[in-house]
Amino acid sequence: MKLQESGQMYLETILVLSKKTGAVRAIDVSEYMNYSKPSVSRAMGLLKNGGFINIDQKGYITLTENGQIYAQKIYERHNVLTKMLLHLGVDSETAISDACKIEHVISDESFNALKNYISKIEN
Amino acid sequence: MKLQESGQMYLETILVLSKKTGAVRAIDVSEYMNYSKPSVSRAMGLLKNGGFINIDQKGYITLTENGQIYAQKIYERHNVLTKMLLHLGVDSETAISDACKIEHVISDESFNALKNYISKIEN
DNA sequence: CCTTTTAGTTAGCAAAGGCTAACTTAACGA
DNA sequence: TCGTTAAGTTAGCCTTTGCTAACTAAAAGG
Repeated sequence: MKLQESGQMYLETILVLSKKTGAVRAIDVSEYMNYSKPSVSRAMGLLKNGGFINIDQKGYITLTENGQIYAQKIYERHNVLTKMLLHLGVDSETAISDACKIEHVISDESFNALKNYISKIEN
Repeated sequence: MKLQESGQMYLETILVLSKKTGAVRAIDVSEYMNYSKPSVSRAMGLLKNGGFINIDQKGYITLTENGQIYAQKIYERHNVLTKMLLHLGVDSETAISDACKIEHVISDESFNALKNYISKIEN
């Protein structure tokens, strides 16, 4: 199942928040992304339906294995793209915000080429 | 006036087609982009309304000064991004298609950093 | 001159993904 | 215990941007 850009962002956010605080609820996602509760509620429904997340009876959200893989992939892109832009001299805030947009549209092939380039530089 | 990604793509296409054949009609845009005539018709209406293009009584489309500037900007991004990806070893088809997506989301700042990098390499 | 093709427009549908208003439900505190 | 707050959901609106169906109008050709 293929996610749109928005679904990818939600997954990535869930991953980031789990890393940071452990437990994640819809309201946390809502505050982090600055989206309304109903927007998040619907999105969570779709992600759950697609098998990307589980939500327990207390409302705590966890990534399924599949969701984990997907989120990690976007998160890695985010990090590599940010590094790349920083390396080119872009300021931190812009680098992060641009990485956040490019991460959703770049192909695997281009991403791997970039990652390769960055890892060479780092050695 | 700010254009969405789709508006940017239409403008860029008009620029490319003018370079190639001189005269551009809605139907040419339609065939080039593989969009239906009504989609293009509406888009042209919006671009005309926004002051980006003119359409004469014969249906020929030209960029206004403003439209020209905008289209050139996207087109330059397209070229620089494509070069960058090719430089990283990405195959031509993928480089072009990725450039086409990134060109709409990257900031001026990041783009300039990239352009800088590329121009250094070319010397 | 009449028919057919070509170009463009109008009307209206669909999906995605934001939003507000308003409701439910559970928990917390005086 | 009762009222307030916090979290989530339901319903439904709006915009963007693709689409098809069906129309109009102009040009082209036998």
